[in-house]
Amino acid sequence: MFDRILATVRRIPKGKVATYGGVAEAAGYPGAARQVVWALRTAKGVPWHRVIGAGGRIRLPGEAGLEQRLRLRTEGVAIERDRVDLFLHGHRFRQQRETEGSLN
DNA sequence: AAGATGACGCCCG
DNA sequence: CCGGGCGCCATCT
Repeated sequence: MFDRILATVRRIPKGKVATYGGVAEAAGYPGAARQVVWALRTAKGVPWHRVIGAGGRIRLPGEAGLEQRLRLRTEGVAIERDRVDLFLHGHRFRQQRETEGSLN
């Protein structure tokens, strides 16, 4: 599970973002958003900054949160008040249900 | 085996 | 928009 989640995170292209729940589902573990968090906290070498909360919210608190915004902005992701426009930057994982998609 | 721990998500007031 | 409460679930004490 751990590897599948990380592999999924690594698939998010630069300039795009995905939600914790979205990654979990795309990895094959719907509802396992918390495991995505666990994986990101644990693993290294993954584009963790491209994973955000539902609705495009930045959930990472403190310094790390600021770094995340910085990194995203650097990749061309617009951020408005701790928010990312998912319809604009949400990554669409392939082979995923329409109702979900990336914006989901 | 039981309880605690999250970068969560969703609903309600 | 902001809290608060509850469900979730692998992993770790």
